[in-house]
Amino acid sequence: MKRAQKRRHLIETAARLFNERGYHAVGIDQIIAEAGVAKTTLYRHFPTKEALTAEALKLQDEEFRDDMRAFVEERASAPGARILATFDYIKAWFEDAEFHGCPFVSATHEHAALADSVSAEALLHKRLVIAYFEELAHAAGLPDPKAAAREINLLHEGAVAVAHVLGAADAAEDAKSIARRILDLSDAESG
Amino acid sequence: MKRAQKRRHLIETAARLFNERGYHAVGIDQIIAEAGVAKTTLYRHFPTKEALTAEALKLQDEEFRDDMRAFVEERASAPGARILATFDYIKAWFEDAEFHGCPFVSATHEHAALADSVSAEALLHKRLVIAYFEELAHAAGLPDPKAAAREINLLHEGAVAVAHVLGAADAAEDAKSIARRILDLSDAESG
DNA sequence: TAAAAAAGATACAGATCAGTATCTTTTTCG
DNA sequence: CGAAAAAGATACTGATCTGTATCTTTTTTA
Repeated sequence: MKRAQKRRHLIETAARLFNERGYHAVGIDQIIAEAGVAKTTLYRHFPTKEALTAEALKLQDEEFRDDMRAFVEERASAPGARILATFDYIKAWFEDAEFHGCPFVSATHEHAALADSVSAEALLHKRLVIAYFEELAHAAGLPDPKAAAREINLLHEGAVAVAHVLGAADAAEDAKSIARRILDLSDAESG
Repeated sequence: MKRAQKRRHLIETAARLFNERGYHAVGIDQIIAEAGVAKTTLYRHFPTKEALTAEALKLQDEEFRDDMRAFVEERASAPGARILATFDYIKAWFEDAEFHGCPFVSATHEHAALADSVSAEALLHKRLVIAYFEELAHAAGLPDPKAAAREINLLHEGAVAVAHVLGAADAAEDAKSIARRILDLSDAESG
């Protein structure tokens, strides 16, 4: 395994453990044991646990947004339908066995310090997701794309929290149903 | 300070610290130092940290629901207006300096084990809150009170997450605006 | 006031925490 | 092949973790 691969493997292992058990509940020793790597190696790649945590969030940010975009573009071509398809994306996420709520909300909870790199990464992720929604809302010709993006995001966040705490994957459908009613998506698909 | 008071003081102190810094990030030593209590005393009241954590959630569940109910009944008398008033309640919560997101969502994140008492307390809280919304929806004569309660809850959860991660207290107003549009609250106040 | 309960103080156990130091082995790549 | 980089193994530091044990002091209450 090359250096870049080892680094990525460490980030992916850390991300998975953090999501499964929480950030403070997972120790460096558990991460290296699970990744099959020496402690020296981890600390040659990342100066601190916080840095590794921030990298784990950064990777998940990129993957989440890329995956959602690909999913949406594959499923729908009409701009309005694409907005609704974002709810199908999170529904599939909820039904995955690896779903443990939003890693970015979780990270913000556990890293309350105002200026740390972890909360900063979470904040950036949310802004980028909202920017994507705004892009979709603009393409759909909605009168106020910024407001629509905020509303779509609020519905996503609500669905994620409900799915996580109550274990109700159909929260995605509730959110989609609300989105259909509040946004004028007359050209959108029904599904 | 009598025994019952000391017990309550410990629960309140623990709850505050957990909300400020997270459950695993706060140690027993910090709790007793902040509460001004000996370790022996804490462990005479609670067998484990998990038991104390569950008690902290239980107290916050009761306080949250009692406070919301009192706030709503004071602010509005018309059933539809009372539904909208719940969003004013969380808005006031968001603007409080002590707001650090939803303690129950946070607890679920940090206590991923399926059968622990902490996640159970969080789940119970959410069900009780939804039951209250259903009560309001029923009183407002909404056609499907169960569905309406789920939707109100989803909007609440979304607003909380947005307010927490983005620091945007106006998320409550966005959620209220959506609620007004999707629920037929023709007799409700405008504010 | 006297017995009983509660609380305080304090030291401790055994595990785990993040992070470092030292040294050997493996891998990469010119 | 041979030099350089990376990774492994391992022991360590000093702090912190939850929880217990022991003993003294305070408070409650009958």
